Amino acid sequence: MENKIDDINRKILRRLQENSRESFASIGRLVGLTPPAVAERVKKMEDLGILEGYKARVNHLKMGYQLRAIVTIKAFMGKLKPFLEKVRSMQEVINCYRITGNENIIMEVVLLDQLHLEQFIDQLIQYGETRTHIILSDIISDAPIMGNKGI
Amino acid sequence: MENKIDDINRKILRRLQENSRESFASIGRLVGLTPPAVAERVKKMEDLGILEGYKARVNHLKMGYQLRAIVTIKAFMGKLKPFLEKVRSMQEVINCYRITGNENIIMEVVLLDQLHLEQFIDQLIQYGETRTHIILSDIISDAPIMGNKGI
DNA sequence: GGTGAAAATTGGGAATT
DNA sequence: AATTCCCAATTTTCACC
Repeated sequence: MENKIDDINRKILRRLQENSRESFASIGRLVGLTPPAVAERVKKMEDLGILEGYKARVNHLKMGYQLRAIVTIKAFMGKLKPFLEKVRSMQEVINCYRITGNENIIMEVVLLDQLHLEQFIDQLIQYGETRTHIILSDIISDAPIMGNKGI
Repeated sequence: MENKIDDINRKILRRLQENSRESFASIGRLVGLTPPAVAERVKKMEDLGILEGYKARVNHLKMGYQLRAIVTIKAFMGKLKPFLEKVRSMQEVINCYRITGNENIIMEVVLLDQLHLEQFIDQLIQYGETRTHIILSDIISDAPIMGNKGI
């Protein structure tokens, strides 16, 4: 019941991770399948939860966000739960994880400018001790997750 | 020459960030435009670099990766450049940023198991001092970047 | 795998600025 | 004149059986 991921599905997943708007027909040509056959495989991988969604990447600078930052929080006693509720309403937060270690939370945020960053951090001090790292550049962005072999 | 992002484009960007496979026809119905008009706006936003790409999200667990981690590196003198070259070939690394602060690099990695994590970290010790946080859960994943108003 | 429905694309033309 | 949109026709893709 384990591996529905054969070489063909790996190629399909690779293509969709690189360009999720590629048509099933185009993918089919590459893997030697008809469009309906590709569609069926994709549907099955969606149902199995292997494929979780399809997202457009938007440039933060072009949207007016001049800064990105990584912010960690070491939550005060009893303040983690309230933070987890609050953070869902914060539009600046693009990604947020619970993590192990000295800090409890790490998140990636987009900010209009330095003043916005300051205001954002001020919102957080009630929940815990924060640490901020400005993102200088991207080295790797959303690299595709491959199966055990990098086909 | 600045803002090509009116309310209609904001809605288009929102929809594509939520589901990048949504058809132009479907989006058009929502914003009151014909499919070619939507296609034209999307094409223009691609050309302007506002839309950077379309990616499928894949579940790491279903792909056999039992662990995710955040790893930071405080690079040794002269070891940052070699690391930046090396990291591009590391399939475990999904995201990697240059950052300000005590650490130079932060990255998100997927790992098959604990042994794999150990081997991965061992590869890094030659480049700098590492710190590892296991990801326990997702609070927010790839939230859409909105324009200045959250339309 | 094959067939009808839906969507994408292309070209041309009209309206707004 | 430039931009943006619509319309219509062709091609491609999708979805059901």
